[in-house]
Amino acid sequence: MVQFVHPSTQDITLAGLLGALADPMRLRIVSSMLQRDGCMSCSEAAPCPNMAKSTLSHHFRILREAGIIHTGKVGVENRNVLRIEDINSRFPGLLEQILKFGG
Amino acid sequence: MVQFVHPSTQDITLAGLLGALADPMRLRIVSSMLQRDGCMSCSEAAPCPNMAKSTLSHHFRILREAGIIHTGKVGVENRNVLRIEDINSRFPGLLEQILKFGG
DNA sequence: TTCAATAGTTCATTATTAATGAACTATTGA
DNA sequence: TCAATAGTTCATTAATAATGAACTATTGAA
Repeated sequence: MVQFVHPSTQDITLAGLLGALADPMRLRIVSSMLQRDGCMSCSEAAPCPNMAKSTLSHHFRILREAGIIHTGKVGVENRNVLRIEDINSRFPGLLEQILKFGG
Repeated sequence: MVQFVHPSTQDITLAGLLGALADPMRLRIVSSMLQRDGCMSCSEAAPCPNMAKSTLSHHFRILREAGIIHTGKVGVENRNVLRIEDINSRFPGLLEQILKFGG
């Protein structure tokens, strides 16, 4: 059984958040999620064509462990949800401000 | 003769900026610079006690190559200046917003 | 109920990036 | 000219990233 690790809201750090977003592909993933309903399965990760699924999985893990997304298994696929409220409770407005410029 | 590499303003990337700031020590350095007059020599890097000077030099290089600081030699020491206007012309308000939460 | 398809993780390997002691370069002042 | 100061560069070791291959879990059909 796969168990996903998610930091609690107060364990989301600024350096961790910035580090997770310090990659063009991850910026695009998060930006796409925000433009959608805040959700995305790995296979829907349209910003990342031609990317090995192990690499994609790795990127989602980085985002997950930084506290940016929450991953839950729904049927055969993973449901990744942007933790927008948690992030905003730690760093109000920061994520939107960053994504205004990239993704 | 030591030559420092600085990206031009339009070559400052969002991912590069975030990556350079994705480290507690570098966040503190940049934050200290902003709270001062925007300048700092390596030896004045008070946020970083007990850090090997080669490591400190490395951190300043990361900041320099991301376009966050400009380094120039003045006498025996290096003068590091925050490129606040360049950064704000690329990403208005972003740096201040980030530093509001850390450093 | 078993078998193939789908979705994604984990592992192993290779490549890149980070941290630091040691050696080096450049400037200043005695 | 020599020592002190400031910082870089080099070499080594440690940590992190990218990806193919193998594995696990769920679904749907034969």
